Amino acid sequence: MIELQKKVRVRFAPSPTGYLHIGGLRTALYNYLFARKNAGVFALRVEDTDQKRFVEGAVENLIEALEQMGLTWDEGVYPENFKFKISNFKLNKSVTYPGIVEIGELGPYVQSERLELYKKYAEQLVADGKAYYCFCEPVRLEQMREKQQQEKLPPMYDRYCLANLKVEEINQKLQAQCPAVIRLKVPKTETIEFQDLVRGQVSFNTDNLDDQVLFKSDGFPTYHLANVVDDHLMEITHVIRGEEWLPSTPKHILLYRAFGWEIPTFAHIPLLLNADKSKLSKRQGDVAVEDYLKKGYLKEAVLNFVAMLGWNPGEGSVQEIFSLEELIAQFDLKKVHKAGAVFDLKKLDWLNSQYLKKMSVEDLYLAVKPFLEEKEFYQTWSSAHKIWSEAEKAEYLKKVLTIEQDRLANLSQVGAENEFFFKELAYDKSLLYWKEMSVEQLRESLQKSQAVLSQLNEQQWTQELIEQQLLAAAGNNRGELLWPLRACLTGAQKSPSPFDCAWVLGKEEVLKRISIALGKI
RNA sequence: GGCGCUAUCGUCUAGUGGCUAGGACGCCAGGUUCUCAUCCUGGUAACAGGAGUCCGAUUCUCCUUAGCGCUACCA
Repeated sequence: MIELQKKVRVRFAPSPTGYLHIGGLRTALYNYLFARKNAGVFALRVEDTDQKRFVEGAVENLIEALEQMGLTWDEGVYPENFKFKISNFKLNKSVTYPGIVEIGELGPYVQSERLELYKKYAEQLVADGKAYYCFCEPVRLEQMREKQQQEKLPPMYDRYCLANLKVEEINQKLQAQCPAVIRLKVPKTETIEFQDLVRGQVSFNTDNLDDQVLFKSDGFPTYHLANVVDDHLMEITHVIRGEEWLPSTPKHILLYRAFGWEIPTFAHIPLLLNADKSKLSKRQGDVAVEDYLKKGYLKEAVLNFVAMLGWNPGEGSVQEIFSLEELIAQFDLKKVHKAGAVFDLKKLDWLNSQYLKKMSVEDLYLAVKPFLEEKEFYQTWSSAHKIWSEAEKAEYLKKVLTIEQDRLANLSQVGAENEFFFKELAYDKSLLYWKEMSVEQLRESLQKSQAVLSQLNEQQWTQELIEQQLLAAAGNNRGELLWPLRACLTGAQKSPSPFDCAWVLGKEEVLKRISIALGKI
């Protein structure tokens, strides 16, 4: 008999702690790739069970970042005005988060909206003898742990409430509304084994497992309970998450067993690391996806980069550039690495520049504009050119981009090294001299450029003709002609070629800058 | 401390019981060039250590070491 393959369902379930972490992005991406590759469902769930860590706007932020990165999901939470298409499910407004809607049959997809559910399941566990109430106060727990540490014992709950409380006492305390938590009764000396899709067989002994709190005294579940309950109810088949969850997986398996539920397949993906190999953190650079977008990295490059951190198609592949479609086609969880990967910006820069080079000038212009508009030199230029129409300005900027495209590592660099396109730079006349040339030679050189360039009319003002005419005039002494010209056009030690600069600046401006130079010497 | 995971150039990685251990980024050198960048060519650089299995281990096993993660009424 052929066993029917269950439809693949995965989820990305971040906690709204402020922004989308770059490591979270990779987890989301691997889930997305796995779902798309297997024609499965990718759901987005919000794990907001920690009231203390609530951050205003975090959920909205998270979703927006994911959407900006171009990852789409089929179920769960969405921004109210989401742009991509999803299947036709019922749509509910989130009660907790304004501007957020929930779509799907298995919701709500916000954990704080499922509190009754967790309570029910936790109480069921108590009724079945798989979990128990605990009324211990934090102070006692702390003292207990301290003592255990001093005695070099692993800090674990001593089961005081399980051992000493009678049913009547428990009920009495509950009646009196004493703060209570529900703890999982972890069986002793048992070995929990499971097959991890990236790590192979992993095993833990339950003796090292604490009686995990499942339900907190504030009425919220802990991650462990909420995660297991939701993954089951939402019919998740594959749990793809960060390696930091590996040690708590046996607790989750114990929970599935206690409920009598089918255990999903686990895949714990390697951590993203700082240069010093510690878990990627804010302290050592930007970790928010939005930071990279703000710096002018393209989403395609970030996705490509992050995908290759811990995964590679293997089999001798030398491909470095992958579109999202190619990633989907080639992705395989079995090819995911076990060891953590250092997040190295140098390679991101290179990747980004590769993507930048492939863009059309039109697309580049569109992408660059928001960055440019924040630059002071651009604003000044823009207001100094009020008579220019928007189209004329766009035309000029596209010329600048034509020249800069191959020199860019990210979008925010546009114009940064080439402000002379937007204003005359002050420079010392000594910059104009090519090697050991004399004042006379310099004057001659500039006059020659002046003569050559004034001969060209507006129609002839093309990159090709400018270069051709100038080179013809220069003969074998290119430096003598080109260096002074370039220097006076740019006022800079280094820049694109004088041909390119002249072409962008336009005849009028070029002749103006040449005469300014002549006036200086 | 306990438990767990991991280990190929500086970084991302390919790879195999027998190879000159491959690619990419970076770096260095050369070429193109008026400068810088791009681009092209070349170079530098790695199987953590020790046992065992085997005719033969980077590859399989064990130990050591190192790194990291977890060890909360955080996720």
